[in-house]
Amino acid sequence: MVKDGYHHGDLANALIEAALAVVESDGADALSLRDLAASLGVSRAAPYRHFVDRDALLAAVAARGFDALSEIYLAADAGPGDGPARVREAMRHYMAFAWSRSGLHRLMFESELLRRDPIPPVLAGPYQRTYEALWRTLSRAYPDAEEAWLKRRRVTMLSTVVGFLVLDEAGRFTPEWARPLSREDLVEAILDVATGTARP
Amino acid sequence: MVKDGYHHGDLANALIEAALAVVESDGADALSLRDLAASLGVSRAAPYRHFVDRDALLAAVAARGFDALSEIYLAADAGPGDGPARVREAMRHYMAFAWSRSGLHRLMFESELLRRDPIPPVLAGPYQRTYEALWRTLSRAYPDAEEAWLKRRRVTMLSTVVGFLVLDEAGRFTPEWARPLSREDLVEAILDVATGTARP
DNA sequence: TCTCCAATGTTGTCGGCGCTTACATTGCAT
DNA sequence: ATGCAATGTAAGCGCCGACAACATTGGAGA
Repeated sequence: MVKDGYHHGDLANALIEAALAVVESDGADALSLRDLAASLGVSRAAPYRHFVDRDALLAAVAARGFDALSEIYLAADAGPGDGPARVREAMRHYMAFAWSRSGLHRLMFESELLRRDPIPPVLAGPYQRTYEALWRTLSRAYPDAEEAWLKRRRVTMLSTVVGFLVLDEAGRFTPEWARPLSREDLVEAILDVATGTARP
Repeated sequence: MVKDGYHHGDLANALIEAALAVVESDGADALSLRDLAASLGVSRAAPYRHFVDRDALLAAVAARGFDALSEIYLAADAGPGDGPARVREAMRHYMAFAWSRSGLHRLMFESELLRRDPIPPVLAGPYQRTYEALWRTLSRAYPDAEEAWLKRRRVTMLSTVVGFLVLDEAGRFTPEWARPLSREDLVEAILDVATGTARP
């Protein structure tokens, strides 16, 4: 398969990667299939040969996001330290991921994609792998814990971190709002609460 | 001021309220100024006499949301029980608000409106009142606490609750994901963590 | 090697949208 | 009574997602 002037060669992947760049820099709302096609040098109808509609392309982009996140979790799981330290490290890396690719993170966590019934097939696998990786790290960190305790921890941990990221991305944590706490203070406080090591 | 067939009479308010209904039922993305104008029986250019653009109308809608939320916080502050119990009650009512008006909640917390610099003036007042009400409840509940401790608690508390709501609204907490925990178990676990009464 | 088909890309078109400009109507202050 | 500012209308621009009809190509099977 080679670009021959008429057929692009690998338009599907090129579309996903170009869309990924747009989503990361300007957010999913800013994605225009027409602009995308133009930037890749194809006609505006070409994308529809590979994605039934705009949302299908966004779902594929979100899938790449979950791929990246699952690798982050896997890397944290292989890192040094005892179990609880690795959980904390996983959350720290997750926050770094969300900050460095905030448009993508918003697409993954705030879009309607995951609310669909059924969940878009391209998303199901990466999504499941992501949470299996996190679940493994968590359950190994607390091998003696009951399942209910672990599940509770998983929900509260993710809620705390995601909430912090959402509020932060929404511009909520200005310096004057937090003073006298620094940004690092906030991050550590969040990690303390998320991982259950909060000081009262 | 009366509807005379040509002039509407109170188009600005009518637009906000109609938009509020759309946002609550179908989300902010579904709002079309043209549809809105048609449903109110005015021309499609009429809304622009009252709101410079679509975002300005959404900002006004979000402002109504913060008005409603600040009243909820005020009511919780006047409720029975000791301070910490009132904080917990405030968070419980906040969650009920977000669930019953989820489209509005998403607009308030996930839109770009608050990230603007400067924050839209119509939003500034209601937003500030909302967090002043919550801050009062919180600081009265722990009168001996240092400011840094209270600020930390405010950030972690809101993060946990907002994160739970965002993930829930994104369809993340399916029964099989949470099993064996019930929905009420999740809510109580979130309130425990948010208010700092988590059991390990 | 030739042929035909499925995959892929193009052009043309439609309806909907946000927004702007130029014009019409009305109430109110002077 | 009048003139102006506020408010509403009509028409149109450019952009968008999406669809239909047509064009091009590589490769499988004769």
